[in-house]
Amino acid sequence: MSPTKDRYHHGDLREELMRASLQLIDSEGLAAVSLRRVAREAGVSPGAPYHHFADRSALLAALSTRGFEILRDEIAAAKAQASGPRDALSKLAAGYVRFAVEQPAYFRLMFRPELSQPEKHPDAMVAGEAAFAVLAETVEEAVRAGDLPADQASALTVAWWSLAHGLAALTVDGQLGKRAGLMGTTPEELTCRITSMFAAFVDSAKAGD
Amino acid sequence: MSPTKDRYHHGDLREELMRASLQLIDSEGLAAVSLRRVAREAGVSPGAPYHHFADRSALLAALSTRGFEILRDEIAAAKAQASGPRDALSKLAAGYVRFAVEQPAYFRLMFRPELSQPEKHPDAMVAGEAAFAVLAETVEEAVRAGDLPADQASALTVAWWSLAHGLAALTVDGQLGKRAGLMGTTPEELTCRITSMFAAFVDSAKAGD
DNA sequence: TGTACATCAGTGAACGCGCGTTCACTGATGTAC
DNA sequence: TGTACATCAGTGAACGCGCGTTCACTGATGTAC
Repeated sequence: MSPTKDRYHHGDLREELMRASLQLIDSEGLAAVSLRRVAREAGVSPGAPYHHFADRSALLAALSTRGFEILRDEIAAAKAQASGPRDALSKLAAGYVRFAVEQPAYFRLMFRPELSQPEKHPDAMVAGEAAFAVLAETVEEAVRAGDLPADQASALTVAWWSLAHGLAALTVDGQLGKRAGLMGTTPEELTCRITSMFAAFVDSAKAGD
Repeated sequence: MSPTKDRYHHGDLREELMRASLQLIDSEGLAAVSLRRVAREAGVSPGAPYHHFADRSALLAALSTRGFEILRDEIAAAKAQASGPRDALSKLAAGYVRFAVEQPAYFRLMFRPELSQPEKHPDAMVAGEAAFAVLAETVEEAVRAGDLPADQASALTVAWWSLAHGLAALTVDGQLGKRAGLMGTTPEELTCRITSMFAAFVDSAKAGD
C-alpha cells in the first residue's frame, strides 16, 4: 500500500536483487546469475532471496517481464514521435534495436524462454504480447492509411518484427558492429539506413499494389 | 592418414562426443552440456574427453565451426536452385531459417559467442565468414544483374541477413509458430510469404531507383 | 503514549549434488627390427 | 612372422568449488489494546 511496502530490514531487497542480476548479466553473462551470487552481490545471505523469489526462474521471469514492459514503452515512445505510418515503422524498429543496445541484459534474457519458464510464469508472456501489440497497431494504422490489403498486414507485422529482432540480435552479439566497421560506418547509422530502406520498400509497394 | 586415424579404443570418441552434445542441447538445452555429462552420455569416463578437447569451450567451438559449415552448405545449395537473383535472395533466407529449424542445437550455439570464445578459437569465426560470403556474393550478383547502386549493396546484405536471422531466431524460440497459429497458417508458409514479400520489395525498388 | 505480541525479512550453518580438471594407472594399438 | 618396445586413448579416484535449497534462529518492524 504505502511506498515502503517492501521495506523492512534491508529497504527493498527485491529491487536490489533485480538490479544486481542485471549488472551481473552485463558484466559476466547470464550464466553468472545464480541466486547465491546475486545475494552475495546485494550483500545479503544465501537464503535471503527466497523471501522474495520462489526460485531462480522466478527471479529471471520477473526481470523478463520488466524487460518487456520497458521495451513496450520504448517502442511506443518511438512511434509517438513519428511523422506518419511509414516513419512510424522505421522509428519503431530503431527503438527496438536501441532497447537491445542500451539494455542488452534484458534483451538476452527475454528471448531465452527456457530460462524464465513462461508456462510457469505467464506474466512475462503477457508483457511480451503487450509489446507486440504496439507493433501490430502501427502496421494496422499503416494499412488503414495506405490501403495495404488486410491479408498482408499480419504477415508484414511478423516480417517487421523479424527484421528488427534480427538487427537487434546481431547487434547485441557484435556482428553488426563488425560489419559496420568493415563498411566504414557505425551500427546505429547502419540500422537507421536499413530500417529506412525497408520502410521505403514497403511504402513503394503500397502504391504499386 | 588412414580412415581409422582417430580409432583406438573407442572408435572415434571425438565424433561421438560431438554427437552426444548436440543431442543434449536438443533435449535439455545448452546448459546441460558439461564435459562430464557428455562423457557419461557417450559411455566414457569423465577424464576421457580431455584427450580430444582442451576444455568445454573447445568442444563448443568445434561444434560451432561445424554448424557454420553446414549452414554455408545449406544456403549455397538453396541459392544454386534459384531461378534468378531475386529468387536467390528469397531461397537463401528460407534456407537460413530451415537450417535453424532442422538444427536448432547448432543454431543456438553458433550465436552465443560467450560460450565458444571466438577469440580463443578463431576457426568458428572463419567458418562464419565463409557462410556470410555466400550471402554477400548473392547480393553482389543481384546488384550486377539489376543495377542496384553499389553503395546500397552492403547495407542490403546486412539487411537481408538481419531479416533471415530474425525469422530464424523467432522460429527457434517458438514465437513465429505462435504467430502463425494465430494467423491460421504454418511457420514455413509464413517464412516463405515474408521472404518473397521482401524480395519483391527489393526487386521493385531496383526498377524505381 | 506505552506495552505486549505477532509478523516476517534476513542470518548462517548445513545438506547433497554435479561441475571442471588433474593424475597415476592400464591396456590396447601401432611400429621397429 | 615374431618379439620388444613406444605410444596414447580411456580409467577411476580424487581435489576443491559453487550451486539450489532447507531450516531453526534472531531481531527489527508493525499492530492491537
